[in-house]
Amino acid sequence: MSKEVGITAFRSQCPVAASLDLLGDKWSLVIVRDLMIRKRRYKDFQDSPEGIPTNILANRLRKLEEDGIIKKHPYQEKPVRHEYSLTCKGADLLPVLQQLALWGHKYIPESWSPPDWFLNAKPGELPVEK
Amino acid sequence: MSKEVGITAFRSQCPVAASLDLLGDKWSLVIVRDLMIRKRRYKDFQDSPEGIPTNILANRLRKLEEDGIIKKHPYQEKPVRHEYSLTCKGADLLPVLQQLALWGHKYIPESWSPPDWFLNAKPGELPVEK
DNA sequence: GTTGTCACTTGCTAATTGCAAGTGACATAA
DNA sequence: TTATGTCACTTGCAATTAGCAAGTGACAAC
Repeated sequence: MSKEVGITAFRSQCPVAASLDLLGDKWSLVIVRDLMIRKRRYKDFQDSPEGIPTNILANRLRKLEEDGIIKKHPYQEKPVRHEYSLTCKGADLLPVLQQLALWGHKYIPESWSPPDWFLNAKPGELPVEK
Repeated sequence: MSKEVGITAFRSQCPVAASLDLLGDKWSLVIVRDLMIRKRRYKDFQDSPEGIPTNILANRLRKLEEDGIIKKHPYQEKPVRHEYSLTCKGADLLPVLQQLALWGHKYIPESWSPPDWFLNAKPGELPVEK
């Protein structure tokens, strides 16, 4: 059985639609958010309150890496384990998430207000794998 | 058979995750984009280059209306036909789409550059149903 | 009367999601 | 030494969702 995720065929050349071809699902941007709040390991993502199913998590990490949005690198041998980090491309999603967070906080009554450090952060200040 | 879309159970109180509970799929924000570029009718949405399937379009219009992001109002009787427009809540998604468009244009090579009027627009300037 | 348009709905299949359980490599405890 | 636990997954399978194609009802135009 194959683990391939395949190349994305974009529905159009509209930058909004094309971005959604990469990120338009319920989980990908939640993982990106976790990376922005300094989570790095598989278990950290699993422990987030949204409760991502483990097979979906593995699949999304693979896709995000294929699309160059995140990067994984080993933090130990025996057994080899990886942590994940944002690439520049991934860190540049910060303004998108900031705006989404503002909108959610404004219109979804029970949602938390985004922390100031998050709203004031800039992509360049996020930890990024060079 | 029921046409109900059901109320959304939010996965968490994180404003990012909660926003994605409403908008985290491949089509909803494409419809919102179309409304921002002044499309109003069912056929207009169908004619967009992404080629949304008609049953998905009907379903998303229903959901977006239920969630208070768009509104429909009749433009003729016999037969009654509606056009759709953004609510304030929907128009306030403009910054999200602007940032998504910028990101897409920066990182998806074949994607168009977003028009200046779109990047410079403000939610209050969009046509909104009061 | 025939054809066309518009805004959908219905039926059906294919793909995706998500739950639960299993796996392999190791660390730690009894 | 066996036993239990953790971590990062994979696998199997059922349920949900997506998407294609065709159909429908109300009309307008020819």
